[in-house]
Amino acid sequence: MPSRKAEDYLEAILNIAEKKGYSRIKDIALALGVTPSSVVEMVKRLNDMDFVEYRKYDGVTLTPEGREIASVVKDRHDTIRAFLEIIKVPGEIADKDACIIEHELEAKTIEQVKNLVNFVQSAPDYPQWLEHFEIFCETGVHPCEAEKRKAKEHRFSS
Amino acid sequence: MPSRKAEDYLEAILNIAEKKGYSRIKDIALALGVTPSSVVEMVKRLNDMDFVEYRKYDGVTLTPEGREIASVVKDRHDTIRAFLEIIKVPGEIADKDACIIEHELEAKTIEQVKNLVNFVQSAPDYPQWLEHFEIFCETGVHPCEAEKRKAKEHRFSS
DNA sequence: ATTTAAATATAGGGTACCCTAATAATATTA
DNA sequence: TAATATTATTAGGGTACCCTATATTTAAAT
Repeated sequence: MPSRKAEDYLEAILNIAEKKGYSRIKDIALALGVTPSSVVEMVKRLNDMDFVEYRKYDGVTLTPEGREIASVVKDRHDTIRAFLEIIKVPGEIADKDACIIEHELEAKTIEQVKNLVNFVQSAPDYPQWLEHFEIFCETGVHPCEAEKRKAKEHRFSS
Repeated sequence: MPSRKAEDYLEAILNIAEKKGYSRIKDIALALGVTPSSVVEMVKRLNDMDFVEYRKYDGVTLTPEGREIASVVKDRHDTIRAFLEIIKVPGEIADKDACIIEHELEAKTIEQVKNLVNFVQSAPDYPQWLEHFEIFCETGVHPCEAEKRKAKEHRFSS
């Protein structure tokens, strides 16, 4: 099993390769906010673990196992990000926090988050509860509850 | 700022103290699944950071700052756990995963998760969407969608 | 009160990750 | 092609966290 950090590297390598066709040390360093020397160190470890193939002064490529892990992580990331956006976390924060959450969660947890995301996205129309949720975020009151209260008031005052 | 791990220790110390009135090294070790010597090491660091007061061979107590951090972490933990249970993640997994997620998330993210939890809990009756969500988890089909489809079929067959 | 048991502390070591500074290889461009 | 700039690598060091094995101190039991 690769560590949290190792997963971060694999994911970054995948993302870069998808855009540019290949991954170089400095791109990985930039993506992860670390120095090139740190990247070289980790890439060597990943090479020993057979998650990447690394030849000096030449780029880094994912092995099938490395690619598998990277894409699982990426999928988790996208799922979590989608969920965070559904609950109205601003995009930039959602992305950053997805990076943090995406590691080491149990499969079951991810599955349920994924279920929630799919559930909301497959709702026939914009689901009503989401509308209510937004109102709740702003007012702190559940619209259904508010309506009930109003009805009661009306009863007393008439 | 305390590290992830430091937060774990502070939270554990708070939990133990709430139950037993005081925290001893071995209880912390047991709670976190590490050896007593690791606890001593960390507790010394926490003492230097003024998050706990530690005297050799005597217990460990939280300082006001340490208590503040511990209870913020605990609150986050409870919120995340509640959320995970709402989306039908089994209790034990929910608890374990809450431990992982509870660190380093942006305030906004936690706020929105908290909003979601409060929203669901303050719904006047057991909210319908949750019922629908459960059906979706089992069948992969949104009940509203299924109903629509049935109606259409009916139209054609009659 | 002494012995034994339990808890705690220290010493010493290991891994994962990160850094800076110095060197080596590759690309660029004059 | 030689000089320069870019990129990559190595060397050396640091911190956080964990461990085992060995003291040391406190608590319990005889």
